[in-house]
Amino acid sequence: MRVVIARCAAQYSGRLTARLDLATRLIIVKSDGSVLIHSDGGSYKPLNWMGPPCSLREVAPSEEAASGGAAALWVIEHAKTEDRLEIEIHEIVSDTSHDLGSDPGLVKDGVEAHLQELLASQMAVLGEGLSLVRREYPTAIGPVDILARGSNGRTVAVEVKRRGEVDGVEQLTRYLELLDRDPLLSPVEGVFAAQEIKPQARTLAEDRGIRCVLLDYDALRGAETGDHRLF
Amino acid sequence: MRVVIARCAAQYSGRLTARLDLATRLIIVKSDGSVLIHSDGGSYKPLNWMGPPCSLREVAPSEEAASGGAAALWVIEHAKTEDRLEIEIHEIVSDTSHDLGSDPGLVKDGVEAHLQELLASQMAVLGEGLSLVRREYPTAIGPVDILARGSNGRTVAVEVKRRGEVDGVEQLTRYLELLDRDPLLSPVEGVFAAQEIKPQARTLAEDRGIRCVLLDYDALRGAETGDHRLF
DNA sequence: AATTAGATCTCGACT
DNA sequence: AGTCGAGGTCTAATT
Repeated sequence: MRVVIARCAAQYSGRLTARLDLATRLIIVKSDGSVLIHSDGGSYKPLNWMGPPCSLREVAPSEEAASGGAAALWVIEHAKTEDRLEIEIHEIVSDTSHDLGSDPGLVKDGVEAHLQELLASQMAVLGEGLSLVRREYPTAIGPVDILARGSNGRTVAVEVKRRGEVDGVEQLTRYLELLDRDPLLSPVEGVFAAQEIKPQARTLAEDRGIRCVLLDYDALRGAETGDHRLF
Repeated sequence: MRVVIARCAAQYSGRLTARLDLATRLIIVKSDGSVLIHSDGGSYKPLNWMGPPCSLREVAPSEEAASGGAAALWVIEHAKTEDRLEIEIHEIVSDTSHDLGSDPGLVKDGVEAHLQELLASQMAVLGEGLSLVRREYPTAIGPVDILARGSNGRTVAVEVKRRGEVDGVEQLTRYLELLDRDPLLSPVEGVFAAQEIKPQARTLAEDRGIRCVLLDYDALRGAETGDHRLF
């Protein structure tokens, strides 16, 4: 990885054309050739970039650019598309390279799939007397996250989301309409379970007779591992 | 902006929990306090990060961490949410700071809106004898980019895209179906105009009797400004 | 402030 | 390899 601090200007053309006027910025050249241009602010998105696979070559700047103060021109071209990034280097403040080796990568926890797993083994959270029929219950329009049966014999379809928004309610509604046509399942109740439920989504769900369940991920995980300590 | 190369491990908790095992990485601390952890690969998204507003404080590592080789612990907390990022610094390879000053930011050009403007004043590009009815012609399912009338009296609906793909053709098709039901407009012809049209999209469009027009942005802009020089 | 739609989206899973 | 859905989405425009 090459890390450069430089006064530079840049031009991108590809899916759009964009321009960066002269300023001091951080330029990162990764070992796969990809390039990131960062300013000292904003969020994690670079001002401009080129993703792999791509190649970087340094060429002499045009006479016009040189008379404007450019010392070098970096041309980065994507290997498969027409994307092209040109960086006019005016002054290099710092230029270092480091061998980082390979990275073990990010290990995630707490995704929707995990919520689903936890819920499947703690069905009581979704309602008293519920028993699991199966997870990812297949239907013609896609799998229902959790299908359960209540003590009253009724079928219960559960949609699990990290953040519950209206489109999740719409999705569950479509499943309910479909499942309710199956005489072996009908009548089917709906449960919308999420760590966070937007007011609009809650209103829509309740208006359609769908019960909302707010999930506490830490509590679910704590119950799972039997680990109730606070930390 | 502080640029650090360090052997580190990290842990994030917030909307999810995630872990980075020990490896050498690039850590960027921006002047607004935000932090990015990059590996030497992938694209512009960091392995882990914290966006502003947030604060970084360096504390002594726990005894356990220290015995594992940690030299320092950076705790980054978001000012408004519960997001929290902890970086265990094991070995600092490089640590430099630079004052980048403010950045003029990215200037975009060639957006769909601009193409639409240019086309609206150069309707001949879309077909002979066309005259503009209006841009962003409203319908129940969304605005049609350009509505025009041909010399033969027929209505023409134009969908403008930078890159023409199948979903753009589908979108135009829906507009055409809707507009064609209006006796004041029917029959309605479709034109799919884009700087680049994918083969799949072209095939689908032509199969539906939709004419495809490949746009030359530079030519459109040149004609607009009356500036025809090559450069 | 809150909501919506677009993104040079990225990223992973699945077909 | 393409397609689909989710994202710690982010970002800007609009209400």
